[in-house]
Amino acid sequence: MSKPVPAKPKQAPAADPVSSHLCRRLKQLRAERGWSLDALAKASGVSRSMLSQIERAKANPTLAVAFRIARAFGMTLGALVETPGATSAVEVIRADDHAYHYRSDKNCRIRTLSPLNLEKDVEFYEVRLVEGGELRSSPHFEGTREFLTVQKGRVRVESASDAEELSPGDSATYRADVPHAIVNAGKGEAVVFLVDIYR
Amino acid sequence: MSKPVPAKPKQAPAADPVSSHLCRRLKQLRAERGWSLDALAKASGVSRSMLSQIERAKANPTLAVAFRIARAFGMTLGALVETPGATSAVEVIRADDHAYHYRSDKNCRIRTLSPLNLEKDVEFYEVRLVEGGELRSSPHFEGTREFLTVQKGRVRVESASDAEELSPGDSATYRADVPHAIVNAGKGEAVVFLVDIYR
DNA sequence: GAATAGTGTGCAGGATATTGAACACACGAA
DNA sequence: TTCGTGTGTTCAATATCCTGCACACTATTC
Repeated sequence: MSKPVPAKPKQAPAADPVSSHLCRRLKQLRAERGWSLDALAKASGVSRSMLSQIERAKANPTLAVAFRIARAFGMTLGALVETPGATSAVEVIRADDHAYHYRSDKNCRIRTLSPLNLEKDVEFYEVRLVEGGELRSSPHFEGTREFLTVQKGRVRVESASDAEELSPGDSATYRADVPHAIVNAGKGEAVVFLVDIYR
Repeated sequence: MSKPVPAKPKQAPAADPVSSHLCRRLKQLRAERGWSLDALAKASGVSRSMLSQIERAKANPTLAVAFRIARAFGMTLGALVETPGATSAVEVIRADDHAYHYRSDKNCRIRTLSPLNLEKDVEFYEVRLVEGGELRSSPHFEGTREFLTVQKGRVRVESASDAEELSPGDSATYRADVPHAIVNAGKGEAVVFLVDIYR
């Protein structure tokens, strides 16, 4: 009947902090991979129009849609919507990671397997941990991922709040832009191979 | 060309894996704190009705709504929607996982050590060559580089017209966008770890 | 120039997310 | 009993998400 509720101020479509953040993130990710809206649409199952609107903060995507987009980028929903670097705007550069070919203490011996003066976006290490030894790392650059395979011994890998136990032959991949650690959880020396990828 | 497309499948309200998961999570969190729907509604700014529907997987919440709910619980969106165990931040490939045996013949056994569905710009392999075995590769994409370290045995690496002999512990980096090969040049089995970087 | 393919955007429309109010039920206190 | 209060659910109405199509624009090729 009558419309007693005219005071709806013709609300501007969407201006949530979530959406306005997602918009920049989406643009960035898509630009990084050189994907077109159409390519992302096909990869995610979300229509071009929707993606365009999301990138312009004109729409407030559904959880299902956001999830599909995250999947298309090969990441979790949290990784898509949350700002990993915003909280720690301080850039931590571990000078000794780059300057030393060898880094040895009682617990841990690291050997560089890739030339340090080469590309900055990949590093290859061999890490030897004595019994009870561990290697704890501050967060690397945003987007850094670490690939690991266990050669010998039992190792526990920790990234953020997650932890996994690995035996010889097991491999793991995890984010390295958060505090992470590699711990010798078995008896005797442990040997792992490590690959760091910067983006 | 024309596509009739009348078959709109009258999609059932909501049965996404995301929503069905969120429903249990929400119920659990709310029960843990002893909150009523009304309390959560006041704390989050989302209506009771909506919360009820979400808990019964009858609706597909918007990102903004999901975000407000997460805030009410004092957690991030990722922590709300992701299963701590299932969507773990560490991806593990077990030593006995045969799905990741990239290729096996009499001469050469290759095992993938990085998740296949991840970014395509880095791959991590373990290669085992029997005595006299070799792995010859056609040129990869331009700009691809290969990092290698010898774990066991003696190996000859060939890239373009260059060749180098490596012993255990030796490492090498070379272009992989030209014909290249890894040859077991010693006695017994040879084991190397390989990293391919696309640009 | 015309044709083709690619980019991102602007619609109309059906589907649905979201809300406030009405509803049914259980519990305890008058 | 009859309130009063709290629980969670259901309903009508609105806002908006989401899609398919058409549009404008830019290159590139014929």
